[in-house]
Amino acid sequence: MAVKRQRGDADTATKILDVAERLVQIRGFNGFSYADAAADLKITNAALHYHFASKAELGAALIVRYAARFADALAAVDTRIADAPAKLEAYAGLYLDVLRSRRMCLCGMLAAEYQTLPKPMQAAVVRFFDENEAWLKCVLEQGQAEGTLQFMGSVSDVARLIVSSLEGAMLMARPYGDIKRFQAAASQLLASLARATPQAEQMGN
Amino acid sequence: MAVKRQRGDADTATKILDVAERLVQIRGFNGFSYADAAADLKITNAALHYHFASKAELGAALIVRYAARFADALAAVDTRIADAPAKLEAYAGLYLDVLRSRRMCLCGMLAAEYQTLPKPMQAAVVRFFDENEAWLKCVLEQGQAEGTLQFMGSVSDVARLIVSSLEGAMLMARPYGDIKRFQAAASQLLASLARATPQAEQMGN
DNA sequence: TGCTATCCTTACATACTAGTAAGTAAGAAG
DNA sequence: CTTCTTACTTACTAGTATGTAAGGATAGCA
Repeated sequence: MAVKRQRGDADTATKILDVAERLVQIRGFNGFSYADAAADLKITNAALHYHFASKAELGAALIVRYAARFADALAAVDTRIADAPAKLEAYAGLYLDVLRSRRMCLCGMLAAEYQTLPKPMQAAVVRFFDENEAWLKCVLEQGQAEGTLQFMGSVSDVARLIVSSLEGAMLMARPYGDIKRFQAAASQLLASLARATPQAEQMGN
Repeated sequence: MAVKRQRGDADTATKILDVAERLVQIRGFNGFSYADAAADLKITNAALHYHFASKAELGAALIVRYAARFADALAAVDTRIADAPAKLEAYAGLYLDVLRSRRMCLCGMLAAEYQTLPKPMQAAVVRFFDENEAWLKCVLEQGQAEGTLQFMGSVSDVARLIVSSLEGAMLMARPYGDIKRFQAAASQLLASLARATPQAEQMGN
């Protein structure tokens, strides 16, 4: 209840997670060190170890927090938006927000480095994607029932295609430093699912 | 003309590139060291430096060779296959071959690590993707002219969506150790472009 | 005032990183 | 038969990685 921690106000552990998260999203888990994060926070290397005993532990905490925040955002989308196609747009919007801060999706980055990650981190990364897929499956089923979404493959396959394509679009947008690349890919992808006017959208000869 | 190099037959430099390529595709550029590659080849660390003065130089050589091999494969597709949709399938097949050897696309991996790469490697990665995009644009224009492919956005945007989605599908398939995830994504993506029988493919209500 | 817990520092240990310096065995070239 | 070149090795350096041990500062509380 009472206010604690007058030293570094916002809770050092939280600030460590914030800095480490940014570093991993930009440079990768193998591309950052305790020293980088410590220098950024102007504390010592050893202080990091006080809060997170090992890099593996810090990494796991990073994914847990990221996944929880993402789950909250998805729950907020469900509350705020009823329409299935609009939910998918909001989903892509979450990715866009990450990209706007010049970062890669934390778990997309970790997916690339997957083979070098400690086991608990590997498991947490897969869990993140499973949760995304589960949420998308609900939206796709809803859209199919409402008739606002149309697609050929199974709900599972389409959900996976959405995650894959958005992660891939983020991956590609960053070397080009071009958010429009992501936006173009996302809008094409969503357009191929949301078929409000099946006749009007095809411009082919 | 005459046979050279009786010491290590297949040319040590080539063998170094082979090993380093595999390591980067599996563990990333920041996830492997000279020592890893040297141990694998049973030569010393210093022998690597004899052939490739710096890690940056080795990395750049890796991309150049990978891009050249990819370009050759694309030229072979052009020679072997006339039909635009079949060309796209062959294109996805190249990705599938990489994934089958439990590797990520070299440049897809490097795209994730992009911010930490030396400048010459960054430039080479972007060049690789530009070449892919250029080849895909040709195929898409051909398919559009022939009427074998149909799509909404610009040829450029669709080419980029294909690269993004396939790279993303590779990225996601590896944590799950599941090639079928890639195959499902690729076939959905290509099906949405190849509209031979516009009526028959929609199963929606 | 002294006890205790929290949060941190200094100082260090150990291992690995890329990279270098110097020297050598063996074949090619003159 | 000498000289040069190729392809290494051994031995090393400076710097960085993660991680640890011990102790100090500060705050709240009895």
